[in-house]
Amino acid sequence: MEYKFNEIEKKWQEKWKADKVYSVSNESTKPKYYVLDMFPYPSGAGLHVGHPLGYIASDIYSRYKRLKGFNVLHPMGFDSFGLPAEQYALETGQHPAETTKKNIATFKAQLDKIGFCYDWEREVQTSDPNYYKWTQWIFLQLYNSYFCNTQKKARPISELVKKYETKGCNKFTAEQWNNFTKKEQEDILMNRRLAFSKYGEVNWCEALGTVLANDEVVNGVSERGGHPVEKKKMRQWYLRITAYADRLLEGLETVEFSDSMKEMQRNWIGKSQGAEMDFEIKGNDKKLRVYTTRPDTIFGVDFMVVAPEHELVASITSAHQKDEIEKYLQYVKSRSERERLAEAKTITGCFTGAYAINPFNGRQIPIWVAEYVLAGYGTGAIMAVPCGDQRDFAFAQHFNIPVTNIIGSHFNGQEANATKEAILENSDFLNGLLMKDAIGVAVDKMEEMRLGKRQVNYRMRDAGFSRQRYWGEPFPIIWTDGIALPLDAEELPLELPHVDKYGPGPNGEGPLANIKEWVDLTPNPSPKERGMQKQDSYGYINSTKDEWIKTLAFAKENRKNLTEEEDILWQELRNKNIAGYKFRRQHPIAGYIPDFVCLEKKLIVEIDGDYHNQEEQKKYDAARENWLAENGFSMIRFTNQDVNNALQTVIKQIEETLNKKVVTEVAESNSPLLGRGVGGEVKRETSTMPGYAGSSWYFLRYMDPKNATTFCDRKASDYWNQVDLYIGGTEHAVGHLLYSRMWTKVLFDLGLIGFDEPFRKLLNQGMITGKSYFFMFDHVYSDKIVSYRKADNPATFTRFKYGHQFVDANGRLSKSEFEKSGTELQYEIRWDKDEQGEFIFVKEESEKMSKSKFNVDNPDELCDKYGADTFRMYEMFLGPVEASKPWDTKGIEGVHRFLRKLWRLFNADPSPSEKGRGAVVWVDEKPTDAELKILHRTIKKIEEDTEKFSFNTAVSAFMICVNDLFDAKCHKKEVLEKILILLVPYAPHIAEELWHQLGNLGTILDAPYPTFNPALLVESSKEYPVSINGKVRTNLSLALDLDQKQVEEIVLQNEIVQKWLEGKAPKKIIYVKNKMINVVV
RNA sequence: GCCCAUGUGGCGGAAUUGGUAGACGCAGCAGACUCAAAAUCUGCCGUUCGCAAGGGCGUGAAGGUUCGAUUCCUUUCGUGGGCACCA
Repeated sequence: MEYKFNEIEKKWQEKWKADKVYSVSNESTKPKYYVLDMFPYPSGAGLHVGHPLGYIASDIYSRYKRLKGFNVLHPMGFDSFGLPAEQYALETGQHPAETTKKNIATFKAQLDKIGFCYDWEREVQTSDPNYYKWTQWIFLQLYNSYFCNTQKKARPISELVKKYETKGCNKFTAEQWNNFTKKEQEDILMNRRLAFSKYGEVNWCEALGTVLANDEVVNGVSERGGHPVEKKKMRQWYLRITAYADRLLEGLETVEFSDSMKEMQRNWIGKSQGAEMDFEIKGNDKKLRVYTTRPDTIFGVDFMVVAPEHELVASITSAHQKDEIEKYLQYVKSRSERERLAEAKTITGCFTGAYAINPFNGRQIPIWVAEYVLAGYGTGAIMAVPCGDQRDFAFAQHFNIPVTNIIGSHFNGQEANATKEAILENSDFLNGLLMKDAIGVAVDKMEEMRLGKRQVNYRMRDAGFSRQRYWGEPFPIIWTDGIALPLDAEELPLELPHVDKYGPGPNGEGPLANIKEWVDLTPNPSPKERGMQKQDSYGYINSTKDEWIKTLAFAKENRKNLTEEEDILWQELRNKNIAGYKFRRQHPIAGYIPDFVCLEKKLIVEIDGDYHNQEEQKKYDAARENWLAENGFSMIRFTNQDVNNALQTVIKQIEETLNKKVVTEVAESNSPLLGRGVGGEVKRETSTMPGYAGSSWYFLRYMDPKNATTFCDRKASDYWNQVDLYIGGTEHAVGHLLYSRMWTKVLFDLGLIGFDEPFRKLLNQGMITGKSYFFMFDHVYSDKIVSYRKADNPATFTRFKYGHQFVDANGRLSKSEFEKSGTELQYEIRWDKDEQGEFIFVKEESEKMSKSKFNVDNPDELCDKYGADTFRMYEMFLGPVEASKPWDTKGIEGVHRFLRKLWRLFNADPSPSEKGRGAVVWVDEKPTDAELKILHRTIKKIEEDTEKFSFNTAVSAFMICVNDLFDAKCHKKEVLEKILILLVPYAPHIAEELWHQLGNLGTILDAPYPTFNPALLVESSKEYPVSINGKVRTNLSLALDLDQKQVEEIVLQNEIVQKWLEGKAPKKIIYVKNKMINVVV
């Protein structure tokens, strides 16, 4: 029989699906194991070969753990909110929900083709309201919590309020607190909330009228259109991740992340011990506060630098320097933070004309403004010590500021020396001290003189949490009189309203700001305007909160199931279309849900279907009408026919009734929201949450994905606990990983989950880079393309789209291939010529795979051509999972040949006469010791390699094993069967197929993993390499139980050793048992 | 610029804790089978000197530690990733 991988893989994938073999239960007697992949953003380009690398690795490990008897959770989902879908919507007008849905379907089909063991029942999508309901809910937990500095953990903000009300704090008394206005109280609380709002800077592009992502800003101008971009202050939401800085550092000790990963996170958090110190400013009352980690260098300060945004800049600038400073500030406004820090070569700055005074020696120190100092870090001002800091030194040189040397010969006048080991000079009371010892002495003195104090600082800043975008989670927040009010949990999800236009809103707000009827919740007229008192009840006819919520849920459901006629009429009534009155559809009034209601005029409009003619219904309708009338509501009824045949008449009738009706008592608020407002304008928050919101907690939802009453049942999170193995790329090292660690800690603090680190072990998969190809012009302003030569100006290159399909491994592009590519060029190509025809060389470069770089390869084609099993093993065979590597399909043949060879251990090749039916060659015989040795060597190697994620060497071990079995002509079931089980994680389809060919009935996916028997591999002797002076000259086979002396004797008798000794006596003979022998002459 | 990773044949890579550098595979070369092709099998395959036996050199570069260094240390160069609104 032939190895027909397409049929086999399809057959087993269908069977496994039908049997629900990947379904995972939260109840099991087996030990649990949780393997998680970083879920993908479903891009329009589909899955490329880079994605599956980590997924295959996690799949192998999951299947391996399952064979080893674990209950394995290995889910998959989609991080489906994000900027690309929105940009695509802007370009094409397709709604992000539509494109996202389509992309996810493509991704899933592609993933399934590779044969992953996901339990799709547990799939999550961050853009699904059933999911983001809980993202919003967790946001509310963050909003309603503060970080208690004594307990070092999150506590409900209500506890803080209680404390303020009863005891006050060091800034105000309880009495003062109680007399604050609501707004004043809320502003104080906002400074403590874990999710809070304040003004922050964004990239503002006036021409596009929108806020841009850093990604969209290139060289200070917008990527689209090249318009100028500048900083603008806007109200933004933030997460107080800085409160968790210390715990995020401590937590690193408890998790298995690579050292480099921990290092990156530590650097990101950037904890530093230093001092804050105040300097008097000459001729000014204000003081300049600087932060420094090196107070020992206080006498080496030659100038001060303040950030351009520093609040003192305006007030200290001298009249003489005013114009200069203003020009400079204008320049800085156009610079991105990255540019400001990165371009160390171009030194910019401006003297303010002001001087600070060094309190220890009275020296006057010029104060400069320079972009390399950032407002957000420390105090936004530094004391510059040119002899000890390279950037300060370069600055001093550039502006001819004289440099004071406080470290004697350690400073050479050419470059700064940041040492702490020098003895201080020119430093007054610090003279003669070792710098690292002087740090403490200097701070003590500052504290003693009340000039400054010790201060711990973090480089990390609070995380910006709002985006002026559409395609993200709406904030469950409404604003009234500058106060943010959270929605009730019962009101979630706050669904993202449908929009038709994705452009920015006014004043840089997000697209949601354009939907007036969604944003504006101002009562019409407002309760305040009507002079109404706040009510304790919900709804506008007295009903309990429970009733209200229940009815609201019903109403919401109803809205999705409008009849055709209801929908026709709604299109006419919505958006204050009729006489300027606002209608609501399926809006609850106490227990009743009328079709349409105008609250302002207490008018209900009903469209009746035929069933309203039934007796029972008539009775009910009458009772309802009565009750509503008692509460001031009048009603007009129409039939479906009215709407279908005489819509205009219907509308006219409604309009007349509205205009005629006088309402004595106006209906109360339409939503429980308004009862909580203080009146006036009430608006929804219009920004949405960033991409990392949904991905900060998704690992919890997989544990209990369908739960409608809580984000994840505590029982489920207690059972699955931490993610045991998390696989993903290093590009998420600081962003996603820090955010999800913080969210986990908050949820833990609030007692909602039982662990405070989400990921026990992290494995970083490398990136698969694609090869991009470039044409080269013969010189910079040329339009003639020539063969690539090394060491030419990169400005002379242009990208050859989809080059990887047409260029050979040496970068050679033949004229015929070029014509095949169908590329149209406005350039002339000067072809070279040899015996094989006309050609040029193009430049080859490996880059991150991306649709825009035309270097993407797609896994489907490879699965079709070679099968999923081959594809899986090939991706693993490319190299270590952690390493980045260039993609090249050339080697896939080798892996495919290996699987076919494995197949031929069971089935002979068909001869032509057999028409595809080769003989079965496996036999049920007892294996020899030699054969068992091959098997057990393989068991040991595969198990070890799989455990340590060395999948590439495991694949090679399989190859060696199959080669050895062929050489040994071993076709024995007992051996082959065990090999198949070892192979299940790597190539599940072929393993299952051959398993059944051997006559087994159940699935191989749960077969018992073979146990390694070390007794079979015991050797009594070893072939030792013998080196003379470290160079191997010969090999000697020696028994393992020899001692040093016996070995020396044998070695010295050896002919070759004697030849190299040339009659001299050896100095020393090194014998490392089981390793090697070295003779030193 | 700063932080992290990384550099081994024509190519992907292997090498236990400092102990035979180049496993396994691709490509290439030579051969077997075949009318032929495919498939399969056998041999060669870092570089250099040599008919051979055998030797020199060789893990980005330069230095160091060691009986012995791809592995540890110092310096340096190249490449990839991240740098707070791509996800």
